[in-house]
Amino acid sequence: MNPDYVPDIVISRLPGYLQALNQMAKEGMHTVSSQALAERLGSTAAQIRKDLSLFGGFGKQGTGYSIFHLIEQLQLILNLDRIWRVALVGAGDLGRALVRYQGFANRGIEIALVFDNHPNVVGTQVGAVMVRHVDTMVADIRAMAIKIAILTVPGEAAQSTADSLVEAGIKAVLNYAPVTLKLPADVHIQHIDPVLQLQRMMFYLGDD
Amino acid sequence: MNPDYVPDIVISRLPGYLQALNQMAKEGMHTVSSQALAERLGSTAAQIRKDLSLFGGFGKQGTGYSIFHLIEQLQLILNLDRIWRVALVGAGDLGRALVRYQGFANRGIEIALVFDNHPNVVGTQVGAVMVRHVDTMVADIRAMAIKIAILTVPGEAAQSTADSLVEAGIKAVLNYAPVTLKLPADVHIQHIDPVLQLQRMMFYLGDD
DNA sequence: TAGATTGTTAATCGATTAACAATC
DNA sequence: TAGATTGTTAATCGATTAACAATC
Repeated sequence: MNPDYVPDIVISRLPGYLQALNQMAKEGMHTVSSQALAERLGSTAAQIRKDLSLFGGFGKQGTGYSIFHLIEQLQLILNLDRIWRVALVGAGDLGRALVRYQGFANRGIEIALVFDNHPNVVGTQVGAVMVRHVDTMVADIRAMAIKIAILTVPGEAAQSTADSLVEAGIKAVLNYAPVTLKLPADVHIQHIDPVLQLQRMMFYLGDD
Repeated sequence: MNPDYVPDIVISRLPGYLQALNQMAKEGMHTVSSQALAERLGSTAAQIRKDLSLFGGFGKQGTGYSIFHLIEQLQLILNLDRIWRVALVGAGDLGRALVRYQGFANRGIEIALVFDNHPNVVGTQVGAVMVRHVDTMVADIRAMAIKIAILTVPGEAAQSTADSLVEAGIKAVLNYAPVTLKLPADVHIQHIDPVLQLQRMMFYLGDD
């Protein structure tokens, strides 16, 4: 189904396309042109057509794209035709907020395991999940064959925790700790740091 | 101090440079070469030198960069030589976790105002801040001349809340809601959506 | 059929990388 | 001085945009 190679920058845009299409479906729309989708996304028609054409011809000249069909195709491309179980490490304020976040289950993500090392937290319930001790983390993740982890531990603990996650077979890490992780090349990393994103905007807020 | 034009992609890298340099300073280092900094960041020496050279010659041939001096310069470039007050809207789990997040105060960000519309939440204390009702949001933000907002409201409320924020004089929005905001061109937007970042990685986790 | 819109090719634009003279 | 490393120019690479024949 997928071509040999697709630039990562294209992949990075597909989830946004999918989100917009789902919204449009909810609004009762049935077809959409590249132009209309581009307007919704703040993108361009040419870019959307080019991105999608890498995976095949999903549209119809004169009409545009069937929203339902395109959603289906994008879900297949991104491997979203299943529920992905995720392990979360670090049940502090942020970690617990993420476990309770409604937007995951909606979109095929299940936080199946939660870990912490603090005795006051281990054994407590967060949402529907019981917090386990990190001592059993590698074994627990291996046992469930989980491939994706969310890392919400303090910066000092992030690298060593990430190393353990790799040992446990994790292949994708969503890192909320304010450090650059060094992991093997076959492990995917996405970094979320609100401070870095705020600082980027502060540049433009200028000297007034 | 700043050149006429700097590509946004360069600006987007500077906060990461700063973070790595701060870490190095903490480790007791005094100078660093573009090569060593690149290794820490998973970047390249050429890119770092090129990025920095847009703002001036901060290094010394044969020696590299003074970490202290470069930190100082980057802080000036990014306008981090002050405390930025931020308004946060939406005191749900995620919003409250962000208000309590230690990493903000550390790095010159003060969450000065918190808003919600739920009677159970308005009037309660989160960290050091009292939650106010959104009815007074525009006036309160105007009164304090706050320019940056963090948006942690449900998706359905995001666009209309963002419109109010613009009305209040906000010029930069960090959006945690799972929707693409449409705002005037002079308002900067950064979008944080863990689901989109996870989906991007799921593409690579492939069909096994 | 006429109008609209795709998929794709070619042209443009911008970013990254390589290379090296300058210089600490 | 010799070695190291910058700042910058030129070369390469890749991504975006424009244009249009194909076709619904």
